[in-house]
Amino acid sequence: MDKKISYVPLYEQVKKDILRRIIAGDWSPGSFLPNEFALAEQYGVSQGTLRKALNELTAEKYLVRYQGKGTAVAVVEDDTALFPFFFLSRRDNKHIPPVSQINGIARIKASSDIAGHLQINEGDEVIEIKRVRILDNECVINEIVYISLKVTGDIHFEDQQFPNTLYVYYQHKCGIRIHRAVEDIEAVLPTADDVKKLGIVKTQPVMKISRTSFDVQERIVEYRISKINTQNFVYRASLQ
Amino acid sequence: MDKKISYVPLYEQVKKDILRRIIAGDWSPGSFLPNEFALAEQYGVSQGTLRKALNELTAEKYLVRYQGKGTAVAVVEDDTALFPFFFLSRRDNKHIPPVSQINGIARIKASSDIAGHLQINEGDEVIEIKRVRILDNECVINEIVYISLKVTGDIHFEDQQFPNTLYVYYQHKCGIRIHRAVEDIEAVLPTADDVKKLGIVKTQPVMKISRTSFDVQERIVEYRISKINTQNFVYRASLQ
DNA sequence: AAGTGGTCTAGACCACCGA
DNA sequence: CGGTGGTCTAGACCACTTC
Repeated sequence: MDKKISYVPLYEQVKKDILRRIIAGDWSPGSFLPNEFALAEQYGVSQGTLRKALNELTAEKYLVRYQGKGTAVAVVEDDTALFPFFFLSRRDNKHIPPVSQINGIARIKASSDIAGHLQINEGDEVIEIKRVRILDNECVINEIVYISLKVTGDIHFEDQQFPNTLYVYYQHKCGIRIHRAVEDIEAVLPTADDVKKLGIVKTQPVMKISRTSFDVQERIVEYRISKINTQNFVYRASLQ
Repeated sequence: MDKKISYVPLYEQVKKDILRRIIAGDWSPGSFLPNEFALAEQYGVSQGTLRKALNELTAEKYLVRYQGKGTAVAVVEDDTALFPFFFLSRRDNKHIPPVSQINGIARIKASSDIAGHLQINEGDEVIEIKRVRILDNECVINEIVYISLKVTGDIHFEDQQFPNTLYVYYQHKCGIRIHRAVEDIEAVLPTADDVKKLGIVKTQPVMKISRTSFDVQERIVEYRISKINTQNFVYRASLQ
């Protein structure tokens, strides 16, 4: 029954199976895998072949390896850790982590627009979070986040312990790790709400970023729209 | 004379030397390196060690490997090839390559602002190119590019044979390969020139992207400012 | 068929971590 | 100190390209 028509290297097969076990939760985020020799024996391959599989999973951010300690399933630290080449920067280049201020959390039924972005059915329940993000004592981002309860399972936020970084929350409370995202960036005029929250005049352009976030299973976890006042900050991308 | 205090793996040393030779032009873009065994013998290491060096340089876009053929120095195909996760996209997701229309090429002395961005002295000569880029029969980008003659050497563009993609031109005519870039993105009101070139009303916000491009030697080759009409297109970034 | 890069092995030794 | 990942080797064989 050899399938010689399309050859798949051993390390690819091993990699795929280890990824399957990570996604299935056989090893939870932060926990350590068996060592290289033990895993190699499990799969019946040499240490070198297993090593190649682990190194590729490490490059893809699924694993973290520590010399002398072992190999662990990667843990998300904050929203920006995933996207190290992309962040808000002050014109003077100082980088300040944002602070959130919640303006409202509600459980609503998805409009057709939101349902389309989250790829769920119209009327399905979602969490809607409205917040502003403050950098250097200035309201810079007016944001609205829609979370797909279909993916996260039931969520009940307590106001006093609301997480500053949602991605960390998903991981710890829902076992969901955001793995990739797509952003659409454009320049628009602010809405009345943007004008109020960001403290700008209504003719001041703002940057609108629509971000769709996917977990390791390629499910859409959240959709967020951020309006950014770029008078004192720029969105900086390092490309290579 | 062993320097045991800071251990440097063999493959790192080999990699660094091969990179030095690529940058020095020992092998020009598109030409093939000696095969793995020949190079391994040159450096006095095993094929596996040399292989690791070549694979890392391939991951960093310096080399391209073809099974059965050999290993070649990477060639830039177009401006966007470097940045596969970042491009203008129509709202209907169709992706159309842009066409350029030149509005002026001049050799000028750098203002203090331009000199600062190119990290040259005020008054140094630069090429200034004004152009608009057309997607799907619509003027979408109004752009001005400053090229550092100090880095590229002398350049004389012939209007009828102006290159559509500047990055390819740098490589073929100046032997300079753009390796990374930094973009600062913000939302602004259009200038009078933007209004005219993009055919928009003066209250329509535009995206302003300021991009600084570096070659493999970390020299700043060009600085460009692009104003984008995002009414029908969005700037899309895929993050992972 | 010859030559290239791609995979895989078995084994040795090194650098790092923590008890 | 033992255990982990990191490096390095020598050699075998496979898959792809070109002639």
